[in-house]
Amino acid sequence: MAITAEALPETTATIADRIFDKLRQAIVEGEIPPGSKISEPVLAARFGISRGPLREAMRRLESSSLVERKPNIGARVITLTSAQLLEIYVIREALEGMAARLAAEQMSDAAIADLKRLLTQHRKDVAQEEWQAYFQKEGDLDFHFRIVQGSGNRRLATILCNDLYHLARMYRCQFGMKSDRARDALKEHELVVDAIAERDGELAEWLMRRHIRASRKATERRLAAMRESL
Amino acid sequence: MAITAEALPETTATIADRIFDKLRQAIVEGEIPPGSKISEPVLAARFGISRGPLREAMRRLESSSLVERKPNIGARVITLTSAQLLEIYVIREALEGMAARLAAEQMSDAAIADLKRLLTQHRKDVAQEEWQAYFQKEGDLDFHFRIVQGSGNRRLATILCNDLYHLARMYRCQFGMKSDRARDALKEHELVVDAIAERDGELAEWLMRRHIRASRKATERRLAAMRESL
DNA sequence: TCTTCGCGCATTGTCGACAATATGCTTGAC
DNA sequence: GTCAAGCATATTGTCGACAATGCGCGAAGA
Repeated sequence: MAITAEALPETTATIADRIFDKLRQAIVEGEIPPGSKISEPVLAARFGISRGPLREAMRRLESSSLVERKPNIGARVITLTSAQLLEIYVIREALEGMAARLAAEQMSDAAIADLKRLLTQHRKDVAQEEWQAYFQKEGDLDFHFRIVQGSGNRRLATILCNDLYHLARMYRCQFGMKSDRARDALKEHELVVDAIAERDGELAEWLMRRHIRASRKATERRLAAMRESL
Repeated sequence: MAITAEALPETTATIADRIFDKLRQAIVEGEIPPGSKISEPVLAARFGISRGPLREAMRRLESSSLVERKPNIGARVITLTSAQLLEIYVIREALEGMAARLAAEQMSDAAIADLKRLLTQHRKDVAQEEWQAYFQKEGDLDFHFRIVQGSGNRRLATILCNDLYHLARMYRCQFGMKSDRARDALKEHELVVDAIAERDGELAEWLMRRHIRASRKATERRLAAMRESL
């Protein structure tokens, strides 16, 4: 499933838009490694296009903060520092907390039932010890994605899905996400959904914020361990 | 004062970047009215540049959601609907609430003292019945700007300052902001700063969220009144 | 008179080439 | 041997021109 706010058609009209999607995917999945310099001529040749559309795509990648550009020097793929990663968690805590509150107030009963079905599937995956696939297949992001969509706030969804989720996914691809938090995370997801089903917005926000805070702290510990073993 | 995350030098290196700033300002201040179609040839001629840099600037404006683009058709300046405006308030409530919490935890004593001085100036302005200049001169946004900077979260600052504040300012320029909420807003600002000075992050977040929620409700009332008188 | 088809025009999308700036390598001097 | 200056090269920034798509006007038919 493509994680974007507006479901974009498979083949967008302009080359620049297609290249933007391809480049974003390549960067997020690590095919173009972080910190590597992006040469316009070689990329244009590699995709068989001219530099014009490529530059337009680069400007959009710059706005998404996936590449850093310095005038007259060039563009490099960003390297997520530990501090920046934690910054993203803080922002997600604020935004997704609000999203959970709104979802509790505005989500349709059908959508909530659908969300419960998703969690049931996740529960089965975890029970069958297949939870390595849980995080790998973006099951976690899928849950958060639905909550954000359920908030009904399109701009909120755009900020999270067009920028922050891609950055989070980039981090996951960078360090092979072998979290042992799947069981805890699933439990926390269930609590959030219960609160949404109860239409308790305040509780839903509180639970979602605690959930993301817990994820952040787990990541913090993992980063500290990595620094330790270095 | 330019409201941007990174203080950009007066004359940026590339034409595309300069045009981006100029166009953003023109759009935000209403010089290019909302909904108007943007013709690449005429704009390029007006600025005396080629279409290449202009298109790159347009791509960035598109990412900032100041213009809407349809492939093979063209770009139009966005028209902020009432619903979209309220969506922005909700996002600001979440993000700036978090920013206030972080500011209470991380802002330096010197910065807090500076912030208090700013409020003293605002208090004098309001007392002298010059508060029409308060909102007009972006005094309100200036306060919020400093809190966000004080959070120490650069990405949070980028989201708010590069996108949301410009949209808020665009709305203010669109409908000539004649709010009678200046006194209440100032009082709420003081409470937030007090909480930050006390290093009470939780209270600072709560007060900031209540402040932005009050602003949103005032805007809601104003929008309803406008619809009524139509 | 209203609708519809088709043509022409304007605008957008794309491309290749030129100019300007930064990088690195070589060469010379100390 | 090391540092600095200058040049060569490659890359970025910008431009003008061509191709493709969408829009509007006019003409023809019902």
